Parts: sequence; structure tokens; C-alpha cells
Amino acid sequence: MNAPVTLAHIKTACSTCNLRELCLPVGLKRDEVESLDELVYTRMKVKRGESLFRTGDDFASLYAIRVGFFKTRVATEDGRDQVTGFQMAGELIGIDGIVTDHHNCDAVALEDSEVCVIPYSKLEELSRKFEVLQHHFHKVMSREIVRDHGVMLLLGSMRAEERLAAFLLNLSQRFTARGYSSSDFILRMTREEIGSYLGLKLETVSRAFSKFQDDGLISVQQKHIRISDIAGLKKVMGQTGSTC
Amino acid sequence: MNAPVTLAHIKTACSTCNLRELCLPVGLKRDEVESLDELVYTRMKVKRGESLFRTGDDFASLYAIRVGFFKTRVATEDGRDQVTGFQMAGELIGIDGIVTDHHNCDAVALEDSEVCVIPYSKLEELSRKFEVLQHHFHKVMSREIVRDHGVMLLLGSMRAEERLAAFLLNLSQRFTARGYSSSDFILRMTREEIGSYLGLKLETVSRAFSKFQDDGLISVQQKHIRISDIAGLKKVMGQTGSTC
DNA sequence: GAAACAGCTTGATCCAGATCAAACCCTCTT
DNA sequence: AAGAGGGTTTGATCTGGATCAAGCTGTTTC
Repeated sequence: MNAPVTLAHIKTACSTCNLRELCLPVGLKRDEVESLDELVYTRMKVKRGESLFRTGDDFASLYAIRVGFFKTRVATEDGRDQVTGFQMAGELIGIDGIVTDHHNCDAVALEDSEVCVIPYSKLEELSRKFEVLQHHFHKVMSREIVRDHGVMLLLGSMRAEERLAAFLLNLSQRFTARGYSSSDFILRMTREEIGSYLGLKLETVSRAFSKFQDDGLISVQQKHIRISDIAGLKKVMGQTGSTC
Repeated sequence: MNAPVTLAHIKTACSTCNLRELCLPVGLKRDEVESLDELVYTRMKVKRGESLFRTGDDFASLYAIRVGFFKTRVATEDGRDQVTGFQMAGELIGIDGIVTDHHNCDAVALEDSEVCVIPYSKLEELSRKFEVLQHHFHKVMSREIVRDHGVMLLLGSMRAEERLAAFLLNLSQRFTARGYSSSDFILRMTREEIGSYLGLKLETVSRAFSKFQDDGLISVQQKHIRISDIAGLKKVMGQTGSTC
């Protein structure tokens, strides 16, 4: 007896989304979350390899990832580029566009994905009304800044194996938060993309994977990673390489 | 005939601050800027070498730099640290604290400085009232994210000399925006701090300075830098080092 | 199911920047 | 004005990761 319209509505509402504990609605009260249902009324599918947005595109919306996996990257004029992050379900992308009204990076789907479109002007409007939403949005941006500083620390002062260990531990922890196994997962990105993110060449990434496998920390089968010694990985991350 | 009270008020008000074209009030209308005068009612002096805040401190306020120069840095448990930015007059620091209600980096004055204290809850309150202020604050955070991505690109894919050239050009441009010479300035930070920011050792920074001087791009006298060939520096930044 | 291709691994060699070391230059203190 | 100490420069050597090269593995296409 349910009209398709109703079903469609249920499917696109934040209030019934199974990601609401990870995504924008975190911490909002029932009626506040329901107000988001009017904010988020469009979904978009992005096929693997396609861009959700590119550097220079007009900025109008943020995107909450519903299903799938993305990378963001920035590039120089002379062709070099740098992966600035990997984003998974529940994470928000597009914030880079606010400052100039144009996007300042590319967002590329690493698998077939689906995003919720959040018109930015609407978000500003609603967050003027709902203190909790406002604060949560500020937290999301602040978290991104803190995360970026962590990546700078990694790029500026860690050795190759420490970087890869940090990367794996970070992925593991984010999978856990989404209810997936913390020790057994499929990498959605290539060795080259991992290398770009970590400031290493793909061969170095590959060698570090092999080293970790030889040391019994993980097992690697192409993109399938199984972490067998989390504590060991943490130890790799902590060591400075200095002898004191 | 002016009472001292009035003078004091003039001195602490955003509406009469000579940084209002760089700082929080950018783009605000007259009455909106005046509303900021109620937001910013405390100033603080921070002596050279002292911290404005440290990792772990309770977060309550953002700080707008009125006079002086700061660095922010993050550290690992095992003692390594990384400078994440250098901030000058008109720039906002402390945003890193929003996400966890505790600061996530240290902010250290590199010269005797003065900051305006912006109670964060008050800022949220006012930016619910003033759309323009809200949008401007979002832009500040978005700009910080975009800047951080630029630093990741630098750390992940540039050679030592390219990094230093990018750093000098960035400083030059920010000095210009503040009405100082774009080609003649005093570095407030040590070679070691520059190195930490750029992911290099201090000796490498020093050598790159000497190289630029030998090549006639700049002249260096300790912390006094004079850029004699901006275009040349830009060319250094653009070259990949590859032969194709 | 063969061919083509993209991605991955491993080995050999090279080099940019790190590390070690020493001297130098400022600035501040007494 | 001498001395101390932090910061800087420069030289010599070392090394982690880049680069070059070849073979391997899994997946897609026809």
C-alpha cells in the first residue's frame, strides 16, 4: 500500500539514513535531523574513475558520501599532482570551494559511489537556525584542518615505513568506525595513489608492504590487506630511526 | 577633552582597527563591523618565545593577530615536531581547537606580539545573526584547508629548492598584502623552523639560500632577505627537475 | 581462452638531501 | 671588551628512497 513516493522519501531522508551517526546529523535532536531532510533532497551517483567535481568548477554544494570511496587531489600547472585525502562513507567533501566560490581540488570516485548533495547556501541558512548543526559543521571543518596538520607531520618528518604504517592504522580505525573489520580490508586505491598521498614512489610503497609482510605484521594479496599485528604496526610508527 | 575611556575604546574596536581589511571584518558593512566591537573586547600580549596556547589546553577562544608573528606546530609523543604554519598580523589562529574542545597544536610567538581574543561561543552567536560574518568565518576555515593542501603538495612532491622558493614567494605576497615591501624583509623564524615547515634540515635550507644568492635571485644577510629576481624564483618553483 | 593491458613486485644503481663536523658570525651578558 | 651561546654557513661523507629496468599477476576485451 506504500506509494513509491513515500518509499523514495524514506530512502533520501537523513532521519532514516544508516550513516546518521557518522555524517552531518551527528548529535542532532530528532526534529533537527528532520530539518536536514529538507536540506538534502538530491542524490548523485558517480561511477568509478569519474570526477564529482574538478578544480575550477563553480562551487555550490557540499557532498556527503553515502556509498563508495573517493580521493581528492591538487595539481600544479606543470603536471605534478598530490593526493590530499581518501574519503569514505559519512565524510563530507567540497569544503575547499567555500573560500573562492570555485573548487580548489578534484574529487575522483575510486569505486562506484553515491553522494548526497548539500546545497551550501541552504546549509548556511539552516545552521543560522540550529546552533547544534552550526557547531557540528564547524567541527567538521576544524577536524579537517587538524587531520591536514597530521598529514603535514607525516610528510615532513616520517620515514617511508612509518608513513605506510600510519596510513594503514588510520584506514583500519576508520573502517572500524563504520562497522567493518579493522584488520581485514580491500584497498580501493592503487600503490601509486597511496604513494602520492604519502609523498613516496609506488615502488617504495610496494617494498614497504613486502617488508611488513616479511616481518609478520600484515599479509598482502594485491589490494587485500590483513593486519595480523596492530601493536607491531604502531611500534613501526613510533620509532624515529635514531639510535638514542 | 576626550576622556581616556573613549580613547581606550577606539583602540580596542574592530571598527577602527587598521587591520580591518585583512582580518575578521573583511566585507562587513559598517553596522556589522560595529557589532564585532562587542565580540572582541580583550587584547593579550605574548612575548617572544612564549606560547599563546599549547596542545591539550582547553579551547575557548580564537585569536586574531594584531601585531607580531607566530608559528604553530604539532608534535608526536616521541619528540619529533613539525611547524604547520607561520602566521602574521590579521590572521586567525586557534581553529584547531573547535573539533575536540582542546587545542591540537602549539602557537608560539616568534616576536613580541599582541592578539585580539575572540570568545568562540560569542562568535558562533554573532555569526547566527550576521550572514556576512558567518560566511566570512567559513571562508577563513576553507582557506586554511586549501592552504594546507598546498603545503601537502609542497611536502609531497617538490624538491628542496622549489620548496624554499615557494616559501619566499608566499611570504613576499603576504607582506605585500600588509603594505610592506614585497622584496625586502626580515625573517622572524630560524633556519631550523623554516626547515621544519618545509620538511628539510636546517643545513639544506641554508645551502638553498646560498644557492639562490649565488644565482643572483636574492641576497641574504642572516635574517634579512632581499629578493632581486621574483621571476627567477618563480621559475625555480615551476621546474620539475625531470629532463622532458 | 588468448591477447592486451594495467597494476604490482623485485633487483640494481644512483643521487638529493641527511648526517657529521668544524668554523664563523651575531647578540647578549657581565 | 671579553666571553658565552645560539644561530648560520660550508665541507665531507653517507644513505633512504628515487630511478631505471625487467618480469609477474590479475583482469578486461574480443
